[in-house]
Amino acid sequence: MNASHKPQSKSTIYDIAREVRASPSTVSAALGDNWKKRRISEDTVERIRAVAARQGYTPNLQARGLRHARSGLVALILPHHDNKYFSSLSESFAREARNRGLCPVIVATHRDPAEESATVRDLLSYAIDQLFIVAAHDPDAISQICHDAQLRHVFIDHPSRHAPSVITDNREGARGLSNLILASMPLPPGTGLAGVYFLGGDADQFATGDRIEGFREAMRQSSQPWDENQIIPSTYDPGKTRESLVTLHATLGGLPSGLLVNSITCFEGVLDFLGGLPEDEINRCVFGCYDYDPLAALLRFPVHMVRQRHRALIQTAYELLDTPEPAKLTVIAPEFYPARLRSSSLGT
Amino acid sequence: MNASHKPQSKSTIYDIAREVRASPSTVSAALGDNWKKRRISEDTVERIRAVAARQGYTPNLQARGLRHARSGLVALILPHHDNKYFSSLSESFAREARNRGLCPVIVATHRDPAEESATVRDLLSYAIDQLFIVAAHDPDAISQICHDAQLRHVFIDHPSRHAPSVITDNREGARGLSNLILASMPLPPGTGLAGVYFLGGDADQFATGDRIEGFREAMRQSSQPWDENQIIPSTYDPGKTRESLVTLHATLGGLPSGLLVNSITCFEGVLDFLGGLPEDEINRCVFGCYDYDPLAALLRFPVHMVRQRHRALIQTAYELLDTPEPAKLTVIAPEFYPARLRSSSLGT
DNA sequence: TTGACTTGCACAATCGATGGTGCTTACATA
DNA sequence: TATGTAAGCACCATCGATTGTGCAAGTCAA
Repeated sequence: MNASHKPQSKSTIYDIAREVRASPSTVSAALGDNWKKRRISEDTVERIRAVAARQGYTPNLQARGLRHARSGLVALILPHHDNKYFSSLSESFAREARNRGLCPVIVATHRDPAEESATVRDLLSYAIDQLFIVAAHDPDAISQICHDAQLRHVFIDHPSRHAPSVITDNREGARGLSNLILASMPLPPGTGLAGVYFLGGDADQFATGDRIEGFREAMRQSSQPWDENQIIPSTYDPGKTRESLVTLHATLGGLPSGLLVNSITCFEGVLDFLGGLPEDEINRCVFGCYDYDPLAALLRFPVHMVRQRHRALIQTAYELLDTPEPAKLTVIAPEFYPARLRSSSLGT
Repeated sequence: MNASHKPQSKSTIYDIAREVRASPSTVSAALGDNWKKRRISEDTVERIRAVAARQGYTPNLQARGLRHARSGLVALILPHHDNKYFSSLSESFAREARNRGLCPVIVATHRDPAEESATVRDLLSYAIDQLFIVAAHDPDAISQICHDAQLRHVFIDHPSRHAPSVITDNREGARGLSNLILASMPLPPGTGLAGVYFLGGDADQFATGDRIEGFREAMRQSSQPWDENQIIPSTYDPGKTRESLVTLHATLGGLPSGLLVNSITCFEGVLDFLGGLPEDEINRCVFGCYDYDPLAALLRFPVHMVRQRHRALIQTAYELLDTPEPAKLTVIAPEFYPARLRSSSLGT
């Protein structure tokens, strides 16, 4: 790159046109790939391209977007960035966007419904081409906005009846996770301190609802005594989750025999509390975490995990947008990561 | 929102103008906040705003951006999304952007220099207003591009001589972390299996260079014997890091007495290998990780950590852009998270 | 009644890229 | 020479919002 030219703000097709003594439309055509149809001579095309390269020309995508009513932007709306599951979704989303020559815009809305719909409107204003919404609060409202603006969109985690959606099979995920917990509880049924508990998440939220359902099924099928009070959806906040666990611990006089923690975020709160407990007490409880984190696989105590296939979710979402099938719901099975049990790594 | 109107693509000031029987320029002024200067009557303003609200009008930001040569977009370029440190930066970056009424665009370039500069050009084409670059490969080249386009930008983690930059005090961070490791090594100096090792990261990269320097200082000041071969920057890839550790383990016939793992990403690779080792062997090695992850605080073995203050880094970066001081370098001290030692949580 | 202002708005140009519609040449054919 | 036809390009409107400027109607004082 010859970087020693004048610091003119940014070169346009008009600058190039002036230098080559051609019209802006000719320049535009020459830089695109339809110059044959416009019968621009190959010679002219090459002169124009040379000058464009020398000037370091890049098209003004706002102008192009204005003309085409498109922008080349695809957006992903999700609750948070700093969460392993969501950031994995981001990573996959961005990779695929760039494969398709699109520019990914990822916005976190902090589980705030107002921020969520404001963001949708904002993104609409930028004329984004496609919208992916993860764990929407009110999918139908968003669908309405998008339909009015004729914006192609797809939901992940929380489906909409009015648009294509992809979700993990949360019910099966939670059921399988619950069964993993039940299967590795050291004490015979009924002997445990206080059964298995479901902790964390937002009961109003779609995914959590399904997971609770899966938990219920597993509990019903097990020989464990249980009741609805063992379900404690304390929100997704680590602090709140910690408090719930503190309360539970005080009430029971110890940890329950099993604990299914809904989301890695809540799990952080749980860990924080566990840090203050004696090792042997922790070891009497079997843990499960909905969502996967590689670090969790080597904690001081075994943790069963479920991993949502972020890659598959994103791929499927893109494909649903490619083929204009309306309002189709795709369900993707999660993967299970049973804990390496303590005994197996004590080796010999 | 009255959602039952015709699905016209998107309302513009022209649509509003037609309905209110006013000119587009009047509508534009009325919707902005300079209608007083343009002497639009308050009555007219209110009529226009009412209609705008009813039509669900949102401004076309591409058109506005085209006119203003600005877009309202601020961009953050970083290596990856799915890394606790980077995603925390994202989170802080996005929050502050929205506080300022800007739309955050976050792009991962996977530590690929070509993708990095291509992305910068891409973003330039979208007329972004400000650019934040994390862990740039070639900051000076990026600065050049940005200067030519008169784009305000700031570097994080890897400074540029030609633009404002914010970094963590990596040398001190690594020195302190090394000292934490040295201080908690159970065996007297020289008795350990093979001293303390530095593993992971990219030696060509600025942050890693500084961290290695800090490691060297700590080692020199300690009574531990050591040499340069104890520094093994294997890249940031978990797989590669694992391989390096496998080799080291084979060469030494066991783990070293101390291991400073450079980045949480590499730490994943280390964990994967450790998972197959007997517990007592792991316990003979003291671990440190550059970067913090809440989960790492409760692993089966103690891990000292250093946390970069992502919030402060981002805040400072924004402030550096606010006040046009050129090429100022700000250094921010990291926080130390010494491991809760094993004994302390065995409690009584 | 007339000039001097003010009020309240409309007109038109502009940002950069694009694509439809011409308008010149050159060359060929009758 | 007149006519046809292609090649090679220029001109102009357009996307939607913004802003400098102009212009009519109303108000006021002399």
